[in-house]
Amino acid sequence: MQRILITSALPYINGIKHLGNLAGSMLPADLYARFWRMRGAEVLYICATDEHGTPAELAAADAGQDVRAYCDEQYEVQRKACAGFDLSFDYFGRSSNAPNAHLTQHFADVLEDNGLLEERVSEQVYSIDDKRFLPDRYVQGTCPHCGYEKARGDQCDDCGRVLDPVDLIEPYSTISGSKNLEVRETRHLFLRQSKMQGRVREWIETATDWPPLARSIALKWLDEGLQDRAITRDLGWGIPVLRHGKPRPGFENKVFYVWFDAPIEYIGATVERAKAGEGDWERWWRTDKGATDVTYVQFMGKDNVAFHTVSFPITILGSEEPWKTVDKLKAFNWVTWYDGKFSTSQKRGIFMDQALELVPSDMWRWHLMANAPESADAAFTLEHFQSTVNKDLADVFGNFVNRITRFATAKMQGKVPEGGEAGLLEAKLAEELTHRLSALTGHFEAMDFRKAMAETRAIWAMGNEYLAEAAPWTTIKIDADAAALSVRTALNMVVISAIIAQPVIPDAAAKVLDAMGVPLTNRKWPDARDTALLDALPVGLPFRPPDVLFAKITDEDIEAWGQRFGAGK
RNA sequence: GGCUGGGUAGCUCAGUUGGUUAGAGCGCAGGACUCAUAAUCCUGAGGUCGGGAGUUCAAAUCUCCCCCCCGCCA
Repeated sequence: MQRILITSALPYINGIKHLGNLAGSMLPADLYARFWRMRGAEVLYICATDEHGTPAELAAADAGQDVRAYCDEQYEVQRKACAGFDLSFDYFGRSSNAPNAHLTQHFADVLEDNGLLEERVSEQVYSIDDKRFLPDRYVQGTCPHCGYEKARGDQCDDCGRVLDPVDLIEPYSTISGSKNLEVRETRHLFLRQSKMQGRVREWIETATDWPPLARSIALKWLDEGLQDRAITRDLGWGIPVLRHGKPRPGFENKVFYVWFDAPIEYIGATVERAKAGEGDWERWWRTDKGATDVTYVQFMGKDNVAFHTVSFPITILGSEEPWKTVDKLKAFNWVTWYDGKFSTSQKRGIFMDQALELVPSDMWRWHLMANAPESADAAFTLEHFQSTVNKDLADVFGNFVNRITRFATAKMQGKVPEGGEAGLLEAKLAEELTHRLSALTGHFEAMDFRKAMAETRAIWAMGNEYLAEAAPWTTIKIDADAAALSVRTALNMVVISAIIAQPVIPDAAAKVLDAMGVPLTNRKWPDARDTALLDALPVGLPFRPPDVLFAKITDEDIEAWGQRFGAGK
């Protein structure tokens, strides 16, 4: 049996994610996981919240909460929103849980054993009033180059130049506004990435399944030369820095930096799952414990490619231990919102919890995947959303299910009718179905989501096209067998349409399959070569028309949502 | 400034190794049907493929220059 390990980039804990985040990693990963489960593969889809770092601490302080309590609460909020979107994680973990701490400390130990860690002293800005070191971007001041007064310590937003916080004129803390700052020496652990240069390049050259973009980003990093980076920070919130299980002298008030521990949580979450009694983790992650036949696929936004192709592999490969590394990866661009970006910090756009208040998750899932930001940024507008949902889901798919099930209920006693023999029309339908199913399967395998959705829709449309030609409402008056054949064939098309729709619109698909009396065991991904697909329903099987699957989105809805979410501003 | 990616019908996007009249969905126009959520089905109009130069018998597709947009890096 095929075994597929899937991870999607970890959502950061400070606030619920917007539709762009969803469309760029978690949602496509979910479709991919569902597709492979339907094909009978053993799938493990892992995700988790990324909880460490300064932004989490500050967000907690803003909310007047202890950071742990804040994360507990936000984890629950994100977990619920993901559940609301039917994201079928096999486990949704937390980077602040114990397994990740143990693994992170373990990796640091073995990296040090392998000569890849080094203590170095560096200078950093310390805020006396805040009683803490300030990360570069939390120091602001006047840019020495252009005089812009709100230049951040890492970069000036006005002239774009890269800065060192100590160069700023009249620097102040963005946390408290205090100007009572000084430069202090601090000791940190540095990961000697430069020593891994050759090893990583060698590994990347064997990665033939990556998209060209991912390869070129990774190779560019290597061409420019890997910098050694600090993997610890002067913070209270994070994973304690240990050496062989004991506090490391001089690091009692320091923790591992979030970029080091976050990707390790992919493994950590799998361990959490194992501790919850849901299966072994080593057979997914350790090639010496059975993971050699696992295909590991990662989903992420484009900004995360370098971390997944270079930084994290350095940790993994540098350990010299037999860990599973990524086989395939899929990167996405951004979803834009009325000539700007969706933005968590600026609260621009629609967020996952709000989206679910408006319409069912299936509608968002369909729209976001049918217009996935694959080749370039994709514009999201409410008008476009209304159009794809109403046309594709309500008219093409929903109405097809409705029209034939209602007709069959009225004229054929709500049972799959007997009579008639497949003719030219059915042969033509079967031929096109074979062709389209095979294309659809190929698109899912290739992770071409837009194309997969277009093909899904084309298969839905086939049902309508067939009905228009077969016209059972006409033939029923003169040829009962012909009408029975047409209805039976169309009802089978309903079932096929719903089966292939399961990865993207699981709720609606299940409603249809339930209404049609299709048992769970018969909802697997169809084989394009299966010639019995159009006559699979047993004659005489009773069914009932499902309730209207998709209520249309009205112009008034769009108007109201546009006002609420500031569309066009 | 350097590097990806993108700039194709009114809109959102496909266009494999250069090769017959550049495609799809939406929107628009006309027609058909009346089982259905005024849904569906058929037909049609609509593009000098960002601009310029070049290579070639032939370029949206290759080369060079330029102009925009997103992102990453410095």
